[in-house]
Amino acid sequence: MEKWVAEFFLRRQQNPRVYAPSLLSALKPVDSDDCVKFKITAVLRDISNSLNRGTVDEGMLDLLELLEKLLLQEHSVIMESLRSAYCWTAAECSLRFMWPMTASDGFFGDALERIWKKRIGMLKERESDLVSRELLKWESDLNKAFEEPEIYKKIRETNIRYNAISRLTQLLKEQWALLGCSSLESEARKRLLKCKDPPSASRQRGCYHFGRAGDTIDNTNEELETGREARNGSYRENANDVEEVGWVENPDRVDKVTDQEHEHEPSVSKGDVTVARELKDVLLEIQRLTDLSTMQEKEPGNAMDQSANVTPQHDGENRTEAEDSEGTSSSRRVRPHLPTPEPLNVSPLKKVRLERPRPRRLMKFWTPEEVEALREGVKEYGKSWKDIKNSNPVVLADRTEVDLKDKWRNLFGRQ
DNA sequence: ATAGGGCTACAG
DNA sequence: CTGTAGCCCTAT
Repeated sequence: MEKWVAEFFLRRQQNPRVYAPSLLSALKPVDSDDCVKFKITAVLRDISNSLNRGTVDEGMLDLLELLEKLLLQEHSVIMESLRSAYCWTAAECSLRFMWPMTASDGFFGDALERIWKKRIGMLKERESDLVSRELLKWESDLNKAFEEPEIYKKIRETNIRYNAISRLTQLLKEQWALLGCSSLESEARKRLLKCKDPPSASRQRGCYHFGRAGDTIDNTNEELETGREARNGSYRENANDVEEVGWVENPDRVDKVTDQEHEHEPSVSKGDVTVARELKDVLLEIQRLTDLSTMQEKEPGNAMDQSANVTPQHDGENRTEAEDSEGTSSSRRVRPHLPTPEPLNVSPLKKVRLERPRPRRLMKFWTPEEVEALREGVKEYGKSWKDIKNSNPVVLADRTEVDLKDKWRNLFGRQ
């Protein structure tokens, strides 16, 4: 149970203060297969924390490698997003040591040795899936940079950090989505579904992906209330959906569920209803407490109300609806009331027109090397200019994606 | 993100 | 002057 609660917290986006490694070691004795998903959750939370702090360092590489191992234990495929994130994180870690103008100062050489020779060398040894073509390309580019000041300078000016961060963000998004909702939530849902046949619309809402625990709890709540005037039917089908989504830990409970399924009997046991209700209450309590604590952390007063009260000078007719809706549905979920935007007295279109156009970039003719890189890129990726640039960011450092497109057009006519 | 029209600096 | 490579803007 404590693991469930821990997992529930780890998946909440609003609770970034958890330190996953210590949590993992505290729960070490429990080391069944079920534990893998929990560990993945913890690692994802750590990656997320690190990203929130803006740190993309070698610790991040450790986490990504750990994530790969866990995914392998779980027999999942290693997705492109993980490889790409690893690759750009490794590049960013090397870039951190390129702050001197030249490669000669030792930091960069050390970084190459530590990250690419040792760390990635070990990945190669165990034939890890993290070793991608993209990664090998970076390895050769960085090694070249160590020898040639020109390439060093170009890489130094590339915005690798942005790429790394966006890839890590994408990775997190995918992985959270894969995990689905937490055990606590799916267990609660399963029990509720056993009580009632939910309205058909709930099929789409069967699984709530990453994070928004608030919504999940609210909806769980609604189903308890609305589903009370019962309806019989395809409960089995829905129960199966949930089975796939959640990961189940307690063997006793699993048995109970499957037993009942075999009986094809949507009967409601009284015990289950009370357990479901208790579970709901506990979830709501946790929700309330965490919301309170996060609110207090942010601002002592209620920021929403204040901003709603600050009305623009030319007030006049509008804005009575805010109070109306407040009065009629006091029992519903409280939503923030944002003030209606103040009309601009200057059209934004005009403003753009008046702004000084930024100066044209200096014209620079394409070098044969760049053209060759473009040709290779098109051969490999087709007309995905973005991928082409990413595949050879060093040679194509001075060219935007649009430039690539334009050059290709110049090479083969405008049609 | 990409395609396509249009502009501008430059070579001849 | 004209043609074109490179660059910019905007619609999709």
